[in-house]
Amino acid sequence: MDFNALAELLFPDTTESPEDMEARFPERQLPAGANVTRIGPSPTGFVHLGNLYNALIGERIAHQSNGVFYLRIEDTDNKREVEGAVETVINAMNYFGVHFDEGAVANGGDNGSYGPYRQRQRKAIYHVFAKHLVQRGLAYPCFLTAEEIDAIREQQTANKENPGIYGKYAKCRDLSIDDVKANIEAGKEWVLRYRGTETDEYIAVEDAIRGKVEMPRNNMDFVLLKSDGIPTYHFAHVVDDHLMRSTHVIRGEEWLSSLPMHVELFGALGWKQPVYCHTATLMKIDEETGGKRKLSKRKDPELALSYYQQEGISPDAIWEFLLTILNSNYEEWRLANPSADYKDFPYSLSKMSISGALVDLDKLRNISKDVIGRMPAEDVCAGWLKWCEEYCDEFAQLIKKYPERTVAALNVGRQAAKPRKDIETWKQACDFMSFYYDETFSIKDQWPEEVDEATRKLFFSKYLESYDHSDDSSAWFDKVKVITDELGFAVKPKDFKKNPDQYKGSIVHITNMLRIALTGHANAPDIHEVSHVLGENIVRRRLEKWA
RNA sequence: GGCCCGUUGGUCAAGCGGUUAAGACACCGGCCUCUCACGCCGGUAACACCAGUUCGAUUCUGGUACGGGUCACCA
Repeated sequence: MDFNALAELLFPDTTESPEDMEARFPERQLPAGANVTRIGPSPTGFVHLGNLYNALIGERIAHQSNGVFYLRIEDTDNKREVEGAVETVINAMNYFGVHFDEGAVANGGDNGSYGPYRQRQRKAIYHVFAKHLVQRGLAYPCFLTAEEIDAIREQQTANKENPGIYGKYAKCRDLSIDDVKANIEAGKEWVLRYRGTETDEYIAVEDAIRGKVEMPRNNMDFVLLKSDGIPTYHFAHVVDDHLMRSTHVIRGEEWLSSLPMHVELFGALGWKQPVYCHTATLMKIDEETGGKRKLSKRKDPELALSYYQQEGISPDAIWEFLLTILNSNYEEWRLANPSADYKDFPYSLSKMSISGALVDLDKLRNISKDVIGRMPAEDVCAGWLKWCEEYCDEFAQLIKKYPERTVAALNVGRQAAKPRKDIETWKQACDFMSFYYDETFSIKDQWPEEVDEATRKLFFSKYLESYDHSDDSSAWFDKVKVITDELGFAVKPKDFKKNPDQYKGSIVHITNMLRIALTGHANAPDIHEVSHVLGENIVRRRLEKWA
């Protein structure tokens, strides 16, 4: 068999050599120890938590080592492509603070010298290596139709053999060059297959997350180029990560089972394998079965990154949440370094969990609460406003109309040694903050039943009569105590608890009533502080209607 | 079914032959207190199972069970 003639027949337009490619994409000049990583999303228009999870690892591994983190668009399946999907990926990553040093950019362009960064634009590059493999007898054209492959699979299933094209089932392996020529002239479509070896050898790969992984060596004649000349993931991965000089390949564990094909190709092409890092799959509890299962984009809205954006969970909270899943010592580190930037955390691949983590929304909320609790009021205001501008125009307007009051309100209890943690998400902030604005204020809770209507009226008139906006906290509370006593309520809640018959109620009921009139809720921050955020006019107006 | 990966409390997880088996979230008490939140103190709760190696197994080996992944001209 004349492999050179076959290669010319298959790739007449490919004139460059592998050496040309090596020269065009030379090894990167980077400091020792610098890592090069990437994410390779396919442009389906759907970015999910798993994408971000892997992106975070890649970003940390690269930037922690002063290396390069790039974006490569894996668009080899044109059936799945959605218009504008590349922009969606870039925007989502940008929103969550993941920045690329090079790679595809919006509007079809590239940034960096190892491009193009969209696989379909790299067709000619793949063909150089495809031709090279044909010349060496390691790849061949296959004319099997989908129907023929189905029939082979059925036969294999019936015989309890492994499915696939290999060994005696690889019917096009030894076609003569005349057969190939005739088939092509007859207009038959072909794919390029790798020529697998029948073997019972095992391969071992040192995975940076899992340690040593052993698998049977590849024996399949898997597809390198599809009938449109575009490579499959397997071929594209090997060529790209070699030429783009990736040092680490971070991807989900669903790729583990195709690792033998990749190892085979790296070997056949004589290239050094990158360090593989196969991450655990994010899981959730299936409501129907009660079991753990992989997050699915159809069933689980919380898988889509857009869910977190809509809920108003801040990017920092997502980072911290993912970091706690990624490295179990993160929480400990955070406790020891409460004010440090999370990017200062020394992230380590070897500390990664191997088993699939359940996405725990409770935990996320708790982290979010802490993250917002640590922020200065100005930052909280800015973050909230930014979210509102996209998802809640009413509050965006209010924040802009009352900037000082908003910051003051957000500062209630914030500067204390143990700051309040009232806000979990930007969405919930709209609810929590609504009483600070007349436009959104309303009474939500019921008056305490210990106070009858007449007493209530009496209380508010007495309160307003003695109210002095300039009173400090203790002077203010002393006045409340006096009125409480006059109305026959216990000034100390414990007294009422001990002798419930001697009082109509306790100061708790009185202050609750006041709190409801002022904020609409029985539960709210400190009345004195809130009053000062609202200002005397609003306070009086809200109380006068009940006096 | 073949191949591969995994299995410590409800969840995330420390642990790497001898521990009273950490910690965080959630939950339940209590304290603080004008409510709530915060904070503090305390509590419930776990090494899937069976063999083997060993003076001794959560930790090592084998098997079983269960869970997950993958077996495309999808990534």
